Formats: sequence, C-alpha cells, structure tokens
Amino acid sequence: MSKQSLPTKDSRHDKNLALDVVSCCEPIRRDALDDAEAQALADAFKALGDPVRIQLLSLIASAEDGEACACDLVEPVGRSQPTVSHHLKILREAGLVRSEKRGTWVWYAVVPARLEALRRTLGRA
Amino acid sequence: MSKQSLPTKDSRHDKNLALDVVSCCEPIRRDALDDAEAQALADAFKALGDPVRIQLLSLIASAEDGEACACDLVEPVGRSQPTVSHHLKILREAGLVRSEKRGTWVWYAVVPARLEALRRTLGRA
DNA sequence: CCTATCCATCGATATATGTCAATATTGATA
DNA sequence: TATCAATATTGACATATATCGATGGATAGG
Repeated sequence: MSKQSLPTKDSRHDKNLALDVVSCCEPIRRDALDDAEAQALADAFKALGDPVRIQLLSLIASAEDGEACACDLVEPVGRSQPTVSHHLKILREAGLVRSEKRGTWVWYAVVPARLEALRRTLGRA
Repeated sequence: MSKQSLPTKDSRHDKNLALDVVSCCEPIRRDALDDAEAQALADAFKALGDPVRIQLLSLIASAEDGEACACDLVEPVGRSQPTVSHHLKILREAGLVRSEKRGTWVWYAVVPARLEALRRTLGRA
C-alpha cells in the first residue's frame, strides 16, 4: 500500500508523528501520539467543543474574584437549570473548573493549570 | 432570582465574564463571549475533540517537511479509508490543516496560525 | 482504452450528545 | 418539622456523529 510502490515521488513518510496536544502536556507536534494520549487530549478538547460550555467557562473566568455562583450562570446562557448543571459537570470532570459548595450555593472557578496544559499541547505553532 | 435576595453572602456576581477562547483570537477569559464567538470557538475545539483527528493532526504535524500524504494516514489510525477521509475533511473545514493534490496523491499540512490562534484563546492561564 | 490506485462521496446504522420536564437532594429558615 | 431556594439527577427524545461498505471520479501506466 501507499506511494513507495508507485511512480516516483520523493518518499517521505515513515513512522511517528506527534502533535503535542497530549493529555496533560505532550505537544501535539512532537512525535506521534499513542491511542491513550490521543484519547485523553480529545476528551479535554471535547469538553470545550460546545458553545454553552465555552460561555460558561468565559463567564466563570471573567467573574469577580475568579469565582461565579451557579445561580448566576443559568440566565446568561439561555438554557434550563438542569442543562447548565449538566454542562458544568462536564467541565468539572474535564478538570477545566472546580466547584465548591458554600451553604446553598455552589461556586465555580477555572483551573488555570489545566487550561495552560492544553495551551502547551497546541504547541509552539 | 439568585443570591442577592437571600441571606448575606458577599454578593459578587453581575454581568459579563469572558473566557478568552473566542473564535479566532478573543481570549476566553477577558469579558463575556457572545453567542457567535462562543459558537465559533466551540466549532474549532470540537474539531479537536476526537482521538482519530488528534492522531491525524499529530501525524501530519510531525511528518517530514511538515507534509503527509493521505495514503500514509490510514494505517496508523486503524480506521477505514472513508473514515479517515471524513476526519481529514473536518480538520480541513476547521482550518486546522490544508490539503493539496499532486498527481494521484493528496498532501496535508497543518496551519500553524490556526493552532496559534486557538492557543491564544486559551489565554494566559 | 483498460486497468490499477488514491481519494472523496453516498447510504446505512449504531452510538453519543444536548435539552428539557419532573423529581430528588441538600441546606437554611420559620 | 414544614417549607423554600439552589442544585443535581433521572428519563425521554431529537439530533449529531463516527464508522463502514459500496460506489464514483481522477490520474498514471501499459
């Protein structure tokens, strides 16, 4: 299969590539990523792949003191409370935000290190 | 609705947040993102939210001369040729890679500027 | 031309995902 | 303990997505 058996074509392929987007730090563009790394990275980016979650993250990140009460996140995104709760759970499980219950309310804050890790993953373009 | 009408709780909420992850450059954590920006960003990250696409991006990015023949991407990811073609199309439409047909083959290369834009979007953590 | 290879598109299908209403849970108050 | 507000969980449902086999278009060689 592939080129080498065909006409002349400066054969440049071979083994491993790598994108340095890995799980927690591997740059997507170093060497090839293995299945587990690719899956971990995909899971992280998948959590960012929804407009409501992007807005939630944005809202939380820009909130005063870096914290936002869940009660103030429902109206801005225009979705039902259960739906917002669902998205916040996904962001939390992806490690992008952390939550803390104080009395009746739950406060959310972003996890800078996590964002930074993904950032590095997109490598030095 | 919300806290202010309830017991004492250092009311800190209010308007716009922002995550600086916007479409092409807005940092997700500046001020609140509008619907269009959030959607654009989500679309970009969604393209990165699949392990096969992460592997493809990694393979292409780490290929010699920064280019990889589509014919060399099928076997590494363990998916059918149509499936790989499908994922490459998604990456292309997301602006993450560009493609060029040369004779019988199609060569893919990453678009560094696009990755860099997304990187900035994840902002200074 | 005929044939073989590379690659994209189509059609079908199983699974994943976003969304909401209803309900359960938890903490604070009367 | 009865009640109310903030969240989370459950169940249902419509849409989106990943995957493959089959097929079609394009290019290179014989």
